[in-house]
Amino acid sequence: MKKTATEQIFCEKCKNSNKSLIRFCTGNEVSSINYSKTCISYKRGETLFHEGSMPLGIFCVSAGAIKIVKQASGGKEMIIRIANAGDIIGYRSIVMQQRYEASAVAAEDSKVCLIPREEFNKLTANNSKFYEGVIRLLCEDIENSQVKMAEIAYKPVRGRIAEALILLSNSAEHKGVISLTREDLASFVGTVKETTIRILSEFKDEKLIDIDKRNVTILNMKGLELVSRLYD
Amino acid sequence: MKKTATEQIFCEKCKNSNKSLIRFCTGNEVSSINYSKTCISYKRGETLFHEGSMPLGIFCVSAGAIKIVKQASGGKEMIIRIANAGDIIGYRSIVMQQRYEASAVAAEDSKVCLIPREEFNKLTANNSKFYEGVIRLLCEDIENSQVKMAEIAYKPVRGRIAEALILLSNSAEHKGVISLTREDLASFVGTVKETTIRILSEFKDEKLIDIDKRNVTILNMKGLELVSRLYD
DNA sequence: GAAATAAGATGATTTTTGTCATATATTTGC
DNA sequence: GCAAATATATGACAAAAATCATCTTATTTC
Repeated sequence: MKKTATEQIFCEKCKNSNKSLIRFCTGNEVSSINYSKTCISYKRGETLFHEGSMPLGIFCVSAGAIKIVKQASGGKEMIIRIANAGDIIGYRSIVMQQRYEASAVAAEDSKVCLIPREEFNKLTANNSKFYEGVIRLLCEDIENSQVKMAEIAYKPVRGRIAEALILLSNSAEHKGVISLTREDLASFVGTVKETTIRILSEFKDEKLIDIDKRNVTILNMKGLELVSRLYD
Repeated sequence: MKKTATEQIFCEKCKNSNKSLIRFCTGNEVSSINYSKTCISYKRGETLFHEGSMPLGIFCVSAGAIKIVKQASGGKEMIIRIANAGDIIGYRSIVMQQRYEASAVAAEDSKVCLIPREEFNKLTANNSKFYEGVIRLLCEDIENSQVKMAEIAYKPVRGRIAEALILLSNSAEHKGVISLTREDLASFVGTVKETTIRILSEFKDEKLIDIDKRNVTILNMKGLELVSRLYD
């Protein structure tokens, strides 16, 4: 899928720069990134890259939500993580000089900047703070996926969905409004869409959340946290 | 639990050195490691370190098997990975300068070398090949735990146990003989011991494995691989 | 080597979750 | 704005896996 570039977003004007790796870059480095990067818009469902392909660079999410997806058993797919504004994607493959181990797909309409591999490598090679930041992200990924692994193994779906809603509402574009597909939410917590729909209905009946079309809003955060921790 | 040192094992004489990070070290560096490290024996069930404590250094497994364990919901525990001879443990916490996020417990009687934090930091700071090796390990950990996460979510227990047996037999001390507790095997694949025992009995009936006391030997590797992939 | 403890095995049962079918609502593309 | 495609919702049912109970067999420990 060939995508065309949209209007350029300048890193120094991007409101996510202070929380992304860009915060470690000097003015010159930011200029160089601006010069070399490409800004792309993706509609929901469009693919940034496929599992198994060679990485062209790293993607920095400017707006929207990108799901990182792995093919799993029985034709199902697992959403490893969801990247929001300020998050970067694909650094593991660049660091390891390997093919992507997962695919990236827009879970909402999104804007993303693609920083070429060489530019990224220059940064990690010359800017040790930046490099440390990358390594820190790798370590966080380990921790996150190990926690998630343990929870999928031993925490009931109900608790996992409660937890996912809390997590997603924090990083949501419009604070507190989760607009993931039920199927995506299911893949994110490691279950199927029917189960997810049922549990969301329960939560609605229990006045923990409100559902308006696709959008889920948390009404009772404390209550959801309780559900999430019920099984700990 | 205070442990006393056992006889020193010299890295250059350790048959695992060629596959561990030690292979990146110069002669001088190896000497320095030998000088600063402590070799410790652990009986099955003894703890190397606890989740939440500050790391003293990294552990290099010389013999045996160490399980990396995370506390999970419902009082259960999840075995994140099992480290065998040549594997190192605890590098993530050192790199991140953070408390351990998991505990390490001997799954068999084991011999382990503890390399002090400062020694390890010296190596990562001065030896870029070594540092790259550490980062490579971090990346492998990410990939492994993401694959495992997806499998726990969507692959049936039967397939996961088949897969675990294959994996464990490859890295086993005595090639092909798996001597994990049923409960540990359960924690490793994210299920409970009864289910594990039942499935192992099935595998025995199907002549895929042989069971002698605690020890499991694979009789039909192709058959097990088939079971493991049945659900893909 | 006997007693105590831990691990393994197995049946009966319940719970959780997934599957299949089908109806309704919502979004998208023309 | 309407038809087609997607997504949501829900019931009935099946399957997978967990729980609980009990018993046997190993393994430690004194």
